Amino acid sequence: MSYIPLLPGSLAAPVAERSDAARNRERLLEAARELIAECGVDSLTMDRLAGRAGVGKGTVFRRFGSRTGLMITLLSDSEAAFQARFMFGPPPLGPGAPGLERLIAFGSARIAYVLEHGDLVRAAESSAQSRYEVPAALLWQRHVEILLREEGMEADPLLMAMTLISTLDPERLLHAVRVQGFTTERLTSTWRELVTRVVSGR
Amino acid sequence: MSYIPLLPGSLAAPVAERSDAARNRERLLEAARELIAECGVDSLTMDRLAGRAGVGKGTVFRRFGSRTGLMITLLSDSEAAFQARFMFGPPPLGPGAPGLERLIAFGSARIAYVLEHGDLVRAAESSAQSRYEVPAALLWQRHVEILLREEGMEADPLLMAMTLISTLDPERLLHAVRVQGFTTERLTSTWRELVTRVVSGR
DNA sequence: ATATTAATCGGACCGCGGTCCGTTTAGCTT
DNA sequence: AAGCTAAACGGACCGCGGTCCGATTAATAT
Repeated sequence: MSYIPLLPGSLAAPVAERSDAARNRERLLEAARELIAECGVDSLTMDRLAGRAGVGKGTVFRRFGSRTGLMITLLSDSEAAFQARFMFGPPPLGPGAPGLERLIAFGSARIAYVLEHGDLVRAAESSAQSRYEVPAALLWQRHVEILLREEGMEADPLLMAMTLISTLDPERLLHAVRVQGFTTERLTSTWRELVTRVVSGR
Repeated sequence: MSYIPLLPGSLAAPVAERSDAARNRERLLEAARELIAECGVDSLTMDRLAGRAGVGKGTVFRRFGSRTGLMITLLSDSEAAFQARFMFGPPPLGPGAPGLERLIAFGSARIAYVLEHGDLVRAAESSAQSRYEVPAALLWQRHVEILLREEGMEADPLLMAMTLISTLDPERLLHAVRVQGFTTERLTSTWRELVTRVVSGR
């Protein structure tokens, strides 16, 4: 079973990787996880990472393209798991429940995901490019759009889906919880209220 | 006796400014507008600005605190005008119209404002700090919250207001129009649909 | 006028993400 | 085993936002 790739042309383009390249990629990912465990995501710099992994800085950028790309790679496993849950998993998140319940579950799950992975998600979405055009984002958008249609929304479900999803922006959620002190429950409730009214409103 | 100002060198700072400081601030703002007119917001760097204004780099940062602070200052006039419109101006944006209509008008006006000032607004909101804690953002939030209450929303109007406003994020709006090619009308319609359903929903 | 002082100034300096290009090397060919 | 070539390597280099601190200067007291 193969999922929609998280990075443009990475998993989908299985160009043979030279052995030293593969070895360095593993080294870098391991070193990155170590550094994050030790000092947190924010103090992970590309220089430090290169130093810890024993490779040159250029190698880091050739492997991951950018700091954002590295963060996306570090999250790709849990992101794939998240995708699997709402696409194939048990209801109400997965198929089998009514659209509205799935919408509510989707938001709750996303909020939990963002709070669990914290700064990592924020760093992975730190550019407009990575926020809106990464395959994962397009997948969520389609998912929410389909659920909206299923619930009978007629007017511009695509843009409404994008709008609803923008509400789950990691930066905003983390700020709400960590700086403003809102509880996860309140955020989840507001999402539930929002999608319920949007779906059954008018 | 000194206290922490709300904004670097802003309205709340009654401390008399030395004449050379005031002169340099004017020079810098003028130079900034020139550079933006010539090359766009994105290629305005703090070094170039200092060079054009004929001052040292340190002076730029003492005046405006950060690049974000400079952008906020550059926008402050039009931001004040925007605030005046929805607080004291004619309906439906200003007082006199029903809450829902004022909500719709608020979103439309904000979308127009963001698209008009483009990169400048984006640059002014480029940090979580400036996005959520700047006085202007708190004002919009209160405004929307009050309109929601006026329309009878009971459950958590504060958080619902913040959520709705997050939908008007400049980065998202600009990306939708400039990259994805959505029309202003579609964005405005979606906002209208959203707030209408939220207010009259359930 | 002169002295005092505190605000202001300016540019060297820092760490960051990201690029570039001469050097090295893995893996194939002969 | 030796040669070839394209890929991978690594670190010097760049421009950026932001900081720091000794030099300067405007405003005030004498």
